[in-house]
Amino acid sequence: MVTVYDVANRAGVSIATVSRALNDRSRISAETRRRVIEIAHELGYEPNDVARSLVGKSTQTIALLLPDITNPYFPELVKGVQTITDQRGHLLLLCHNADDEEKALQDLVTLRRKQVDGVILVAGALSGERFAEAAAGLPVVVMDREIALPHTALVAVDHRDGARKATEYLLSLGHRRIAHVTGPPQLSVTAARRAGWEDALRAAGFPPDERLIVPGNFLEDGGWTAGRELLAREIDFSAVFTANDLTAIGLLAMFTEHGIPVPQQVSVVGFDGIHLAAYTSPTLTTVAQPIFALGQRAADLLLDQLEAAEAETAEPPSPTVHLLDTTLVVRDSTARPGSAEVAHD
Amino acid sequence: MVTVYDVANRAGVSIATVSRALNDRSRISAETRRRVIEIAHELGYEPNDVARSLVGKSTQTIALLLPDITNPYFPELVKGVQTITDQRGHLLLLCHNADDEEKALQDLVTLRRKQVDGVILVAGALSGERFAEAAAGLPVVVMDREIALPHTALVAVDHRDGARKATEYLLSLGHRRIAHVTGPPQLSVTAARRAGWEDALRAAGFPPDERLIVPGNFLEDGGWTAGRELLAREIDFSAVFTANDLTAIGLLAMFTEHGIPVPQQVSVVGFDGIHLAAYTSPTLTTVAQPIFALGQRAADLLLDQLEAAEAETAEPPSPTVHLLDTTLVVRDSTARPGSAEVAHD
DNA sequence: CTGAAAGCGCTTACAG
DNA sequence: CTGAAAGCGCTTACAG
Repeated sequence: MVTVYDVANRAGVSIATVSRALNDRSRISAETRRRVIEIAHELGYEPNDVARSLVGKSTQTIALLLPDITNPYFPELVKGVQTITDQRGHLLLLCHNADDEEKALQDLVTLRRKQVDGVILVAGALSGERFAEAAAGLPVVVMDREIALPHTALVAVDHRDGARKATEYLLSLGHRRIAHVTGPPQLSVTAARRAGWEDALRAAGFPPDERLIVPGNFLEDGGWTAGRELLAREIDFSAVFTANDLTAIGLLAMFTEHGIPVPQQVSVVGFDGIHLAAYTSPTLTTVAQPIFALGQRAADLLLDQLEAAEAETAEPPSPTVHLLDTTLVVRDSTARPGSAEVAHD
Repeated sequence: MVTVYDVANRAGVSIATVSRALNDRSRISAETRRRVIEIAHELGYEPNDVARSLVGKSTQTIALLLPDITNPYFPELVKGVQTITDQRGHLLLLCHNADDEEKALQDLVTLRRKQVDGVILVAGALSGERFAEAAAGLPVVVMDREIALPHTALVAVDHRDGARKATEYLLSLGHRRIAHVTGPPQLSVTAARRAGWEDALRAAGFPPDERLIVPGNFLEDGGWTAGRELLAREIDFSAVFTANDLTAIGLLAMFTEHGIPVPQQVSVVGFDGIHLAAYTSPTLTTVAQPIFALGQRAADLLLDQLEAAEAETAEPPSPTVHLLDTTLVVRDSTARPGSAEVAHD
């Protein structure tokens, strides 16, 4: 490995000069810089960033903690984050925690030891107190958590409002018996989306019926099972609002397999707006989150925060809440109840 | 920030002793260790891993370079990799390159400066020579590339063989006019999968018809467009083998929209075996790769290689090729040609 | 078992 | 504009 010493020796200058020539920092003669750079190149010199980090205090690395990259929502989010980190010269560490609080907490201490500059935390199931302790001293941007923690920016979508819009749309179509397949019980977004469904129902004068609520798990198999459960209960329903798109996809598969035509017999609305929702059969009506933009925003906020800290502005930027808008995307999985025509044959 | 000096002062020992107590390295008295550990805990001491890396030569970090996390194949792969890195105490950096060779090359130099211990490279479109130069001195495991580079392990699936199996299955069902939607032209797997399709056709005595080949892009929209193109050509075909599952999903959506029943009028087979393939309508017959296991294997190989290097065994482990098996998963998107019965209504 | 010293590869005041 | 020195926070021979 060739170091600044090698370059300095060969160039007949001090290592300080080499450092200056390479980093464009302080004043240095054009000629010296040129020679140093040339020699560095000749020697195949490559700076050692860990040494640089040790003195410079920054690793130019941030981490993204999320529950499960396998849900198509997250890759899109990761991509949003990554476009920004690439653009602003940072590297991205990825950590999975499968909604396991212990694992997330443990990752946080590992990351701090690694001296990451900051963390984006998709805080599905984390409890506030323990998290606040584990993240102490680490710049953090939280995603999808209802309540922002002290000194922590939050970026999210208004899940409750989105769920309300979905349900209102079904109501506007004439549906009265609207079932809901929930997400995993421990997640805050599960509660928010369910609350939005209830809001719309109540506002329309139809108090939510407990029997229309079926548990899901944000995965296809949960949607499948929920559909079976719904049929087994032998209750009346003409529409289903599922807590996310993957659940809707499982539900659609189950309905197809049981010969229940969507949307003729039952309408289905999802949540998230993953790319795949445009390619199901029928295509899926859903509450679309600006997933990519959420990722970008979170990364930008974190990096802004780091720059502000470095610039030592008077005060650290006050924690802010960034709520992006959802959009109801209407496709072919929804129709007026009891519509007789069959679409695809 | 509290350092070893603070702990040493408070404990009345040298920093060397603190280091020993905390790292369980050489001999140290049980009592001293206990006290040091206790004090470190009291003080809230957390080791600085970048300092440790600077002397220790290892960052306990590896990187995964891939084209596009948004294709569901990759999250599954990432998860496989991550289970191993978690288990073996490494952190994972993620880098996207959108099959852009320049970006990948640039990431490689950034990563080397960062002193990552090694790299897993999904080498879709990278050319051998430039890559070999950029990766010089960096332990690498390559995925999905046909030819292994010197001193580089390769883990992959036999794409050509998998494609052959898919096509042979369609032939065994009685199909004769089997179309193929390809992947992006620059990828080696695109060529391999197409070659497997041709192999099977030739072996069965049906020389591949150029008009049955339609370009795709590994995404849903490419499958959709390819389907339209296929219909526009007004040629005879009773089955389609698509280069990957996402393409098949797009094709399925297109067929559904145009009232073409699958598998009654045309059978469809995908490639990859992503989770979603079990939830399409109809469910998708596909050549399943052991995606999770591929990720695990790649990570294990890389980490084994690093350990071997550290243990300074006589020779570096010779580059090896690890081919995992594909499985043809038969679902509802395939049937004998011209089968009259309609499945779901 | 323990400490003093050197060193990992850099950057950054401090002088000149 | 340039160099000598200190220091970032640790680990690891080398002595004792």
